[in-house]
Amino acid sequence: MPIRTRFAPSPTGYLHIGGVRTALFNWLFAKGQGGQFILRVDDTDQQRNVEAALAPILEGLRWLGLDWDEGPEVGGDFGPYFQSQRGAQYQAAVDALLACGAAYRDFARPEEIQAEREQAQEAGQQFTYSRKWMAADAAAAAAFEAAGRSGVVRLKMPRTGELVLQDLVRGPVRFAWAREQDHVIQRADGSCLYHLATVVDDHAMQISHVVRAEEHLSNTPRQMFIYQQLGYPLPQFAHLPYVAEPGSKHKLSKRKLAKYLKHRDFSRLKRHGDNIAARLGLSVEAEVFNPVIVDFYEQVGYLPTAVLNYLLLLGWSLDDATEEFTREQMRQHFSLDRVNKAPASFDPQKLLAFQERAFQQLPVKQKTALVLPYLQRAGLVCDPPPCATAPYLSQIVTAAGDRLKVAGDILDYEDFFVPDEQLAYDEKTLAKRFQNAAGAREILTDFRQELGATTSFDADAVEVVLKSFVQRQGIQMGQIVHVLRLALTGKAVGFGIFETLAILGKTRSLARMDRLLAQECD
RNA sequence: GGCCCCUUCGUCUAGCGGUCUAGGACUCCGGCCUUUCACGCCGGCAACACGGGUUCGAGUCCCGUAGGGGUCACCA
Repeated sequence: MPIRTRFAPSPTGYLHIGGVRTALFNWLFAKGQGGQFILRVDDTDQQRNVEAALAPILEGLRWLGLDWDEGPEVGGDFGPYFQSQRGAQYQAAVDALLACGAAYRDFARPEEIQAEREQAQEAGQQFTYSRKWMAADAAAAAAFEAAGRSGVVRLKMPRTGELVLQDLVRGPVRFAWAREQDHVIQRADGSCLYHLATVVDDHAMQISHVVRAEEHLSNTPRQMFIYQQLGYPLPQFAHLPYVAEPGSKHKLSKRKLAKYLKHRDFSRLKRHGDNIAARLGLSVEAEVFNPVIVDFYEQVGYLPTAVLNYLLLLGWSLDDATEEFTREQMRQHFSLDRVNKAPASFDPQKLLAFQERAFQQLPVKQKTALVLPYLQRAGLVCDPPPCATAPYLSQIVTAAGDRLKVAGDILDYEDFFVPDEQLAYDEKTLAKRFQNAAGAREILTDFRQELGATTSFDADAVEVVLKSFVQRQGIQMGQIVHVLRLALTGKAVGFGIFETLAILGKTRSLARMDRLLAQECD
């Protein structure tokens, strides 16, 4: 039998990082064995706007390269892939369940059920529905309806015995049937609920392995009951531990961003992103720009493989040493039996470490291509870029070296793209290295003269000039380097000073030095 | 609270009875390199939740305890 897995998000408007991990494991498991990965939209409860709420999810998966063999936009032989369009199949399943006595029509009002529940709780007992409003046959149903009641369909769960679920991650898990409730599978208006829909669809789509988050573990018995009663063969189940918050074991949640920001590493991650977003004019609000949402990483300029590589190791490992995986290696080595049982905390620092390593390994040409859109979106480079941009940018990327950790980091070097007369100075640096630095003005003035007479202006040449200048003046390197960097970039930190001069070229370097020298000193 | 799951350095993890004075990675702390920053290099701190068994021998098996988490919907 072919391996078929699925990822079945409900259209919530964003792709949660934990959801990505679930999708990744499903994708790897199927692809590693030549199987298929199916994307299905669980929108039984969603009303309007499914398309808008689904778009970010599809985009996120595409960005990560988690392509689906069947599902929205690609079709397939087992569609439709939206639960909202599969009502007829659910109805047929409800009818079958009703016919075989595995389900019944129930006419209790919600408050009546609630009352029973509270009563049980007060008595310190487990709640088990009395089935008082269960319609035993059509006549009984008609009588309830005549009394103005409307009916739902409930599962008629067994009340004795035990069930053993053979979970691929957890091993055997035992449940007592008596603990299970008569869950509603169809509402009075005919719409069906998740537990029924997911079983019907997983069967119809021939899903062989249901790989999903641990929060579904306790749902599994009632789903297995439906499988059994409908005569469907059982798929294999694998319940993954969820992705936990940084520094705790709670489930990572988009809503708790404020809390996470108290965590040092997490707030660093967010600030790093915010700096980039701010320069792009993007909103940094939690609803749309949130490290719990995968879109955050795309916006900031992470590499999909780095994100995937990090997520792969969150709850799974190959051995005691291997950390770096190409996409192909992931597919080759992934296995469900090496998935951990305990939840794993999301660690922003480690994610960044994977990103750094991956980005470092990229050739300059590729980095340049990744970085360019950021400059364009920030309005620093035209679109399409002028011919001179490519070699210029390539010089900058080379000089930046490992300082570029994500593509958006290029915006730290925007000073190379602003007109000389608009260069902004960092205030503290201006005061420290120029206004309050004894002799700085004179040294810079002298060096400006020297540089003005230089013909060759590559990094090696200016290095020779500067070093001989320092020697002849009898000064320290530090006395010229800092004020010079301030003049050229407006900042205290940046590339090597020789590269900086070479990149800017003679004309612009001199112009920038003149501009600083024209500043008032007080 | 009931049910279910989980428990090795701060974090991710290796470990499937002796090779564990517990290994790797990230972070952190020192140091080196150096014109700043970043990178890089060298070194360091740091863990088997606890208590009972089983066994010649337990991080590894069993049972308890504690702690953590998930779930208890006409959400998915």
